[in-house]
Amino acid sequence: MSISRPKGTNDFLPEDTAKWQYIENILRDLAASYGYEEIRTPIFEATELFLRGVGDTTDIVNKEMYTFEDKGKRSITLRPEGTAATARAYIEHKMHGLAQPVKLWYIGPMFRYERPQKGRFRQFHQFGLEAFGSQDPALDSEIISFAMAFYQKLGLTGLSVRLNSVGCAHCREEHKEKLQEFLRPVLNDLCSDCQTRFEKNPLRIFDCKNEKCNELIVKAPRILDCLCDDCKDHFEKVKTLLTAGNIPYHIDPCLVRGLDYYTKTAFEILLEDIGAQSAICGGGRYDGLIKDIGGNDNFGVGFALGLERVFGALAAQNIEIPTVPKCDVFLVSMGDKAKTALFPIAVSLRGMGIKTEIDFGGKSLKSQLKTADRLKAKIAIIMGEDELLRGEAILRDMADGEQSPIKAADILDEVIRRIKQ
RNA sequence: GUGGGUGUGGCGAAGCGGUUAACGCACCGGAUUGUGGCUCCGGCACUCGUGGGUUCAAAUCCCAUCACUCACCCCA
Repeated sequence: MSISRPKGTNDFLPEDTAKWQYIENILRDLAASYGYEEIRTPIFEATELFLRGVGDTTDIVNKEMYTFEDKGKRSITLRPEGTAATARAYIEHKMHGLAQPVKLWYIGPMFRYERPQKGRFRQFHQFGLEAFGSQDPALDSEIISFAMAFYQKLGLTGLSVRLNSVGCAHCREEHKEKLQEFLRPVLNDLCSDCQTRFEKNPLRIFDCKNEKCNELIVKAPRILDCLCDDCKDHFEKVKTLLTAGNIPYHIDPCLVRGLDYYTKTAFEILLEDIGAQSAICGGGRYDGLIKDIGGNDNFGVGFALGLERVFGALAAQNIEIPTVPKCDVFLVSMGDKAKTALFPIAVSLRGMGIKTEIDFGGKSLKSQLKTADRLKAKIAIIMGEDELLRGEAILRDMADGEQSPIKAADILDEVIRRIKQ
């Protein structure tokens, strides 16, 4: 029996990793232009961090964490998301002492034990932005702007920003009570899912797919109507900046996020064509998080995007990622002596960044040229016994098949001249 | 955790009870004793996810199991 990879994980082969690097480079460059710097935190953390950070009522914590005990009897969890760990590092390294806001980005694998489906995996990859230490709504808008700029750079279309404010702890508590009060008389008419949501997270009832629940909830009190003056003002400013920045959005009073730490701004960007998992990124403000995990009373806002879903979106919209040729020059050798003569040339060319390939296995001339063709080599240098004796080689232009003799001593210069031009 | 779909060579895919398991792509070799991309010829599955069962006979029917996949829940 052969062993295969764990369920919900992927091997990324060379044709894939080239594309990942392309996307990662765009993200790095864009993050730099927005003034964010990279942070790298461990892939596993103390379980406690996520219990307190993500929230012990969330699905992530309740049924999706990879948790185990290490040899020192510590409870360890493979990170299911990136915000809690970034906030932990902010506290641990006393970054509140730096000029605020502190703007960070991260990229890497996250782990959630779920049934895999389209756009959802047990090991998946997120890129995220986090800005700590400021309550300025401009940061909320900046983060949404970043996400849209990234997707536009890739050429994706048909994205929609869904925006909401879930208020602060006070607004939320007030709303929850009003909502429960409103729904209590009809509780038995709700679907079984919504009956459990009623206690756990009544906001979620708003986006139940059951028709009856929809009818019952239409006239229910909305979170947006329960915002305090401070939250209301914050939300208005976020919207003003988005409009000023030409970033279209639409308010979705039903938008709720599945992680407990969100306050005020909550947003998602959706793209319908990638399947049921249509949220291509999500984020918002989390002003209570730093304190929840042991820091000072502080502010934060951020978002995370799923790289696998980016690829899904590109595939759905038939957007090709540009590829770079794998080989510039192929050194064709016939016989060990020619190979030995060509080998140092390969070393030199490669040292100068010219992609150079040589024969392995003593294949026929025909077969070597075939390989050169497949690799899309621009030129081939051919050397056999005859050329070797004359101190020459043949330079073949692979595009038009034109050949000319070249002195062995001139090969390096000539190849460099042709490739660099 | 619940439900649906699928499982034939490296990939795509026919066959759906009866002699040696189509075909396409890819790959390897030859036509051209030292020259690619086109063409032609040849090669490439003791075997149909795995284990049982039914039958004179199973890739084809039944059961189990595993894997993949899509959807619910939830999220990136």
